[in-house]
Amino acid sequence: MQKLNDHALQYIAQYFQALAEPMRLKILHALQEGERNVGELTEISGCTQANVSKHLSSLAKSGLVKRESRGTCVYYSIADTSVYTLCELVCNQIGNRWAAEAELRNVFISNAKILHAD
Amino acid sequence: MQKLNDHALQYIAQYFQALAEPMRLKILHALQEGERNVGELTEISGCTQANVSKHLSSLAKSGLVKRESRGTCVYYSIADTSVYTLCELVCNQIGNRWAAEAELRNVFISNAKILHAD
DNA sequence: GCACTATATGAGCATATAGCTATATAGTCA
DNA sequence: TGACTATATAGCTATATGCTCATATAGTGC
Repeated sequence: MQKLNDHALQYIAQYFQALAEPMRLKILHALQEGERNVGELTEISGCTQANVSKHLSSLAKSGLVKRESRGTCVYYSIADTSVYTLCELVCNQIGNRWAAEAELRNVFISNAKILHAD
Repeated sequence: MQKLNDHALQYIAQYFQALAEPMRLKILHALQEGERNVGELTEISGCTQANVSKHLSSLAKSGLVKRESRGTCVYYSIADTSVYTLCELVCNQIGNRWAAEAELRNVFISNAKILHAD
């Protein structure tokens, strides 16, 4: 592993920033099933068309999605499938953390019972 | 793959948000070689101690680092090694994108030469 | 050209947060 | 206890950005 300099770190941070919005994740999630146009994504996401369009621009700028206009519609599709690997890793990590917390919770609960039994 | 609901997406986004700052990435990068105390991280990162402390708090809150006070020092270490896998994936992705752009650049440059030769 | 639909963009507002300085808290040692 | 060091936090400013509304742009069919 090479030492990462400040410039490189900026690019990496920018990439993560693109994934740091629930609405953008929702869009990417929807695109996992295949390409969608802006109207479809607007309906799926449940927010305004303007907003979806902006998020799509930023995702495209980050190289995560591809843009293809066909007729009067614009279809977006995933350009970088590693996004899903990233999400999977994060989901696992969050799941593990919650499992650990659940165990801890059980310790408290069983202790509460013991105290109550006294 | 299950359908991710809005609540789940929020958690995932929050996780990525923790990685979306160059300074936090720098800290995590430094911790890859082993635990460090706040003073050491302050020196390595080159920013103020207050700032490092805040970033460490947020990383701990996100479950990415562990905190252990020993005497008057507080040592931080990585709690979630999958962070490095994430960064590796992102680095590859950025590298690929740049490689593609470099190819495209070559197309322009070689065309410019041809035009100049005419 | 004109009406219509689909998408993108600009202005403005509200919020989040990174950074700084100053200060508070906590531990150690005399 | 008091001085000293290490870390955390509070208050503040500046900036970034997500959201909405209104509008601009672009393509299609009459």
